[in-house]
Amino acid sequence: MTSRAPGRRVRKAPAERRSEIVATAARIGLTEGLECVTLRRVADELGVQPGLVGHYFPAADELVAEAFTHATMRELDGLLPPDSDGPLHTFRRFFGLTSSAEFDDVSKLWLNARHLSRYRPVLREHVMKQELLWCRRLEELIAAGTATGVFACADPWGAAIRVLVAIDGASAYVNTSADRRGTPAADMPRTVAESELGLRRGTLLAS
Amino acid sequence: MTSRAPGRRVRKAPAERRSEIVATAARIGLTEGLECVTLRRVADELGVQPGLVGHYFPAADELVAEAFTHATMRELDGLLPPDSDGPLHTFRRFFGLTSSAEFDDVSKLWLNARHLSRYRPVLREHVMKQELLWCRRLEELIAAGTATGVFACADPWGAAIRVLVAIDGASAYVNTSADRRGTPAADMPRTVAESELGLRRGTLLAS
DNA sequence: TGCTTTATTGGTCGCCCACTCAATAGCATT
DNA sequence: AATGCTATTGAGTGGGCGACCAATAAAGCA
Repeated sequence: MTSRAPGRRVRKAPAERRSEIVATAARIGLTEGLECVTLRRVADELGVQPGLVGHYFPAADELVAEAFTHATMRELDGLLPPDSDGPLHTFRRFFGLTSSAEFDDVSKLWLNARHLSRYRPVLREHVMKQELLWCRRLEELIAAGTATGVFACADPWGAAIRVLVAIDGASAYVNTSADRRGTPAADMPRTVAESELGLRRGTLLAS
Repeated sequence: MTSRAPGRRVRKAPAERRSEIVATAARIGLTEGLECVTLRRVADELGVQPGLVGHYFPAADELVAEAFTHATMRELDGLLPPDSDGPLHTFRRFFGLTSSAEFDDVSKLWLNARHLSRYRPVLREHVMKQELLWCRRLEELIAAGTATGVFACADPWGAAIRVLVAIDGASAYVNTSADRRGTPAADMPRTVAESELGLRRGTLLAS
């Protein structure tokens, strides 16, 4: 990919280089898994020496953690854009996206990160932050819809949690039984949401 | 732990040694994680040379996969014993166990295995088999309860899937937010089950 | 009792990893 | 055009891993 003549140096501003490294690490983590985010692998991708990546991230754990955060923040913004046209439409779009095959990499990333958190404290902190962030964004959406009377929900926070639990549960099978996309498990997140928001069955199906 | 004088050999029947290895690997996988199931680690635990474990498992992947299967089969038998005193009682016991801290290691193991399945085809096959097995056992229980009129469920298979999805979703947080055991997420598996089986709220609470 | 079988040892090899650090060269400043 | 700062190189260390294999000794059999 990004290759240069050996020995050739490209000197960049630290901030730029750093974000370049994080972005690359995030892409690797999302598509190939967080265990592939190594100093060497990222350096290869960028066409630099491993030592350089090590210079910006003296502890590799930090790089993995930032890669995860970078990737999930991007995804969240794509899934629940802050400026949206109405809670109902946003929700439909949300479930359309999360139930499609394009979301598989994101499911894999969360599964990956949640397991890896067992061994990597730094990553664990980042994962917990993102869990909270995703939940809050969902809660806000539910609260907004409830305020305008589109949804009927007495406990937006609890509803957000339960919807996310359903999504996490359904996506737990992404590495083993991803082909069963038509199974009862695939519909569960949406039906849970419809029930939590006081909507008729099928209301949140993509339009 | 299990230590012998260096050089001392204990010769066992192949079948015995093999199952000894699998049992040890399963224990390590359950308590420390499947990535700790290495030829060296298992050999140390048994007080033998790594080469011996390699002799019984020429491919390490096979050992990891068998360790997982061994551990989950044990757990399933403890959770849903074949000879039980009534579907209702069995279900109460099931949720009592799965929502306790003792179940955390099992949650971690499933999370671990599902993620690792991304890279290890042999493990993936074993995980898929166990997913099917757990679901079938749950389905049988639901079907039995429906037959005797204790439960009201039109689709035992779908109900089993949805209950397991709820459990998997709730236990996804085991490595990051395990302390939130009182959260809405913790109750979800049970309430989903009560709803699926046509039971009143709280019916499945441990007695 | 001696012989054969084979379970087990004990080492080697190559691979990939994070981490360290002195030397080097790109860039901005003067 | 010379200088100073520092981003970057390049090589090395040590550790863990799976895989491989000839030599060895324990156990069953003649």
